[in-house]
Amino acid sequence: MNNNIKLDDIARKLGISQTTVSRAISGKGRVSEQTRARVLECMRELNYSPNMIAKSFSENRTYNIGVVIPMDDMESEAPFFQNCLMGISKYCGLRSYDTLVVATEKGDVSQLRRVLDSRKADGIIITRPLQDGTMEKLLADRGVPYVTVGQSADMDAVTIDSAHKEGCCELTSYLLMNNKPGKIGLIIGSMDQTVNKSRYEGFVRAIESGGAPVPNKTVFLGVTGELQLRRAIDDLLQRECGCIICGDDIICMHVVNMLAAIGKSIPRDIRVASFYNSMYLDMYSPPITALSFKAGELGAATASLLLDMLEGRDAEHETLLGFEMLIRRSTM
Amino acid sequence: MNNNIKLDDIARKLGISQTTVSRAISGKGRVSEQTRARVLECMRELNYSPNMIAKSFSENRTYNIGVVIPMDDMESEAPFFQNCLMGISKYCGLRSYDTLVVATEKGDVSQLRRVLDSRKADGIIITRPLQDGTMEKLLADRGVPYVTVGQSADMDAVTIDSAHKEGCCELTSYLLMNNKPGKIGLIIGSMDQTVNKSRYEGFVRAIESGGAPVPNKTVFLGVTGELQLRRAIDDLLQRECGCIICGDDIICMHVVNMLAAIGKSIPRDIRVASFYNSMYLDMYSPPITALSFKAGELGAATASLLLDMLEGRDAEHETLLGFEMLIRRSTM
DNA sequence: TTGAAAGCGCTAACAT
DNA sequence: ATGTTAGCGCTTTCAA
Repeated sequence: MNNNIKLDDIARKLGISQTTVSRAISGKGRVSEQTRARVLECMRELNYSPNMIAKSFSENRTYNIGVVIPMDDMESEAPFFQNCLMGISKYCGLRSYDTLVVATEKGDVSQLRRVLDSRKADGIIITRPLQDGTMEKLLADRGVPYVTVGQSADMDAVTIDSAHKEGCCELTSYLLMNNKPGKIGLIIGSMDQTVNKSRYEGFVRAIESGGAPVPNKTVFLGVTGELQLRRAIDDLLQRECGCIICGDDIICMHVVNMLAAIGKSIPRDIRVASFYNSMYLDMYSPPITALSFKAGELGAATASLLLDMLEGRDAEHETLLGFEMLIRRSTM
Repeated sequence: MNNNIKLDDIARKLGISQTTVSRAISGKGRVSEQTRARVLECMRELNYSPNMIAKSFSENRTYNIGVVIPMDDMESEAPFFQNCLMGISKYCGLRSYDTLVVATEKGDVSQLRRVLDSRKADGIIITRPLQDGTMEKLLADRGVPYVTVGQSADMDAVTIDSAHKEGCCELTSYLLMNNKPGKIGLIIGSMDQTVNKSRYEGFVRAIESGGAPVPNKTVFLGVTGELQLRRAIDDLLQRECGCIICGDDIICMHVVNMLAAIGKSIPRDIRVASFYNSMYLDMYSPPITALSFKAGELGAATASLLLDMLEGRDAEHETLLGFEMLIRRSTM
């Protein structure tokens, strides 16, 4: 099929120099229209496609980006990362970049370090920045461009995010306005994740702008694992919450299922909403009110940002993408 | 941090040739113990790590593998691919390979072709082989080693899989033995996917070895989209099935939720089981009986197989991994 | 506008 | 056991 044609083959066939062929194809440097046409013609004919490794070597860049994906218990199956990764990969492909997966367990930087050491990626996307900012430090030290999806501990980091804070604020406000009697409960996962911090901040802002104090008995932060989750829910029920807000889709599914298990009806007995949507939440009966963020588009935008940086354009220090409030029957 | 030390730097510092350094590090060719020690020492001191792009270029291999992941509607959020990919990536990292994502929509080979053209991967994993075998043909034409996760249309393909057929057969048999009155219904997704073929075959084998004819009214193959799914379920309920078997976790979640929506109780009114497990099925009340296959381990095994092939060891033409039957309350 | 030649960092064949 | 050298396919300086 592809007989590994190289520039030199084209040059010989056309009786010109390899340099000219290179220039004709890359568009850098002046080549006569006539020559360029001949080269492009021949290139197609021979089905030439450049050896990217040679190109990489010569240019000292790889046309790869690395994407750090968390691989921890509960989060590892979260649809967000998969959708985000697909968005990234698809977009990169369009610009002839490739996407390297850096699967990372619980803050372990060894795989990232390996990729950096091997110089196999031109830039890095961190899909779930952590509070400690270890990865960011590593990247900054090496001078490797990177973007974090969500707030980073590194104030200099280029970040992009869905408008979690704003969304959470708006959804919380909506729920406050339309609540039935009873307090609002909140369950949020690990506070090591910066996204959970944003969510909490949005929640707080809504509560405070309503003039009320932030409830301390019905707000659970840093809830990880089923056991803790179960305890939190029990607690919220005892305190007669009228509504439970879940930090993300996974937590929400647990909540919905646990409520079903003890015979509580949504929304009759209690309302439920989620700060993050996924197809699963729409499948329930009743479907669950949630903030929708389009992980795939976020991924694409992130990749776009990073590639622009790699290609020398300068990037917004902080980008915010919109959200959508999906008010569904679980809160009606 | 890493000042891009190269072999030559070490060689100069030690007053020996670059070749010797290369040999000392790679272990190929003879080097005196003494020299080797000095080299390794110096290497650590300077924090040397090889420029993999240069190495790739020289050796004409990339130490990358490509992983083709489907990006279609319903499947795109299936936890299987995410878990499988993480398993692959983790294992590859251990052997200093990297994992390139090839996100692919509905049988579109353009991204795969791009990766092959650019010569950026030494081998390919197809995580969801399709009936038409287009990708396999492309790979075979190019002479690029590949492994498919599940049966391939290409009879020569090296394949690895969880024992879907066996598992589905066993689970079906179990359900037949322990069924309450009423027929067994089956809902399976797109028959373009070879894994769904395997599932159906397992089901058929179980039915036939029970001496019964395969039901034709209560078996739905090629069910895609919510509408079709809803119709299938309605139909199964009208025919008074005692049990619904779902081809995978996503279908199953739809089924469970739809049953809840119309007030059917599991398992009292109807039993439900799934040919594929995911954490979500365990969260329901009652938890859903399912076959468990450990996508992460499958991914790791797949990567292991492919890397062995790339390194010249010859591979089993077909590998089968075990399964586990998780009998849960949905069928008790 | 075009070409010759050097160089990117590594491996490997060949020589010593 | 160690060194010399060519070469991988491309980009890029320098010259013409």
